[in-house]
Amino acid sequence: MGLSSRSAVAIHALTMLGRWKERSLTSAEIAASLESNPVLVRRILGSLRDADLVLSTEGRNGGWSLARAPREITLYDAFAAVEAGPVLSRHPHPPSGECEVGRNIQALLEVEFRDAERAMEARLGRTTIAHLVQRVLDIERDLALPR
Amino acid sequence: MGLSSRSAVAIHALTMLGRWKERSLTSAEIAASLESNPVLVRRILGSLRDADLVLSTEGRNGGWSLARAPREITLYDAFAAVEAGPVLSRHPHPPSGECEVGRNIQALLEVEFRDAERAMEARLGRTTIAHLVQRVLDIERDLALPR
DNA sequence: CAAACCGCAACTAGTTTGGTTGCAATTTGC
DNA sequence: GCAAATTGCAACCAAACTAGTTGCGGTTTG
Repeated sequence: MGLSSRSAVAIHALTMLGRWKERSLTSAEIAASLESNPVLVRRILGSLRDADLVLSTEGRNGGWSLARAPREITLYDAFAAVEAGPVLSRHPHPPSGECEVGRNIQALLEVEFRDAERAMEARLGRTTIAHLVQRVLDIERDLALPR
Repeated sequence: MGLSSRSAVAIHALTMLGRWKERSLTSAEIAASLESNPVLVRRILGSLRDADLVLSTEGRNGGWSLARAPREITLYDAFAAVEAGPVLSRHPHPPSGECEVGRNIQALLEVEFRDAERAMEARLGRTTIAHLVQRVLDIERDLALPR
């Protein structure tokens, strides 16, 4: 698995905050759902707060909530907030300028890789937290039906 | 930078093999262009050979060449040959089944992430080694012009 | 004032990455 | 037939990154 799982954790947390947006959730509650650890969750929520996607309040009864409506937060927003650097990594160091291919390939590859990354990001940008919350509610409702 | 730079190295090597497809290149020649190391290059070319993109011959005058025409090899082919596993990584371990979000998010996220990865791969699949070789030749020709 | 929170730094174990070393096997020119 | 030029492959290595943990200080509130 390529990148870190921070995006998955961030989207999971945002979906919880969207699902229970009438109250605030603690990092411990979110960590319980992730079978993880409150500190880890706070690290990621911290990045989301830096990106103005969530708000935190300190002290007793503190916790986390969405900074905007769930339909105004896309999976790309979450991804961009927690994942640093390009997805496809470039040459470890610049190639040789002596070689006809070496001295041109970096710029050519940059265009291709950036376009490919943008295609992925565009797809992530088409789904919002509201979509995921709705799908969770739909599945849970169907399960609750008698038959 | 997220993934490894193996894709960049693989595409660089394939472009060299396409540029000089009348002869075979040694791992040392390719390593020189990458300012890297023949063993590292052979490791990556080995994966490309496993994917039937290149051929190697042993012994004196041995080396590497393309197994198909440059226009029949896409950047996605190179990417798929050397990069293992998904680009966007999933939950580090399954979330809690106790939580309404936890027990549904994995499947929902899987769909989103797979679609996003496919969008990226589709974009990589639209450029071939022949395209890159042609662009290298075009740039070099322009540079050679008097004015 | 104590309990329930967040914030943050330091630390750990495990994995991955890019790179290196050493050596065996293969082919070929002389 | 032998030496040189190659690939093939395993064993390392240091640095970086990942997920997770511990410890502690600061803030809010019942």
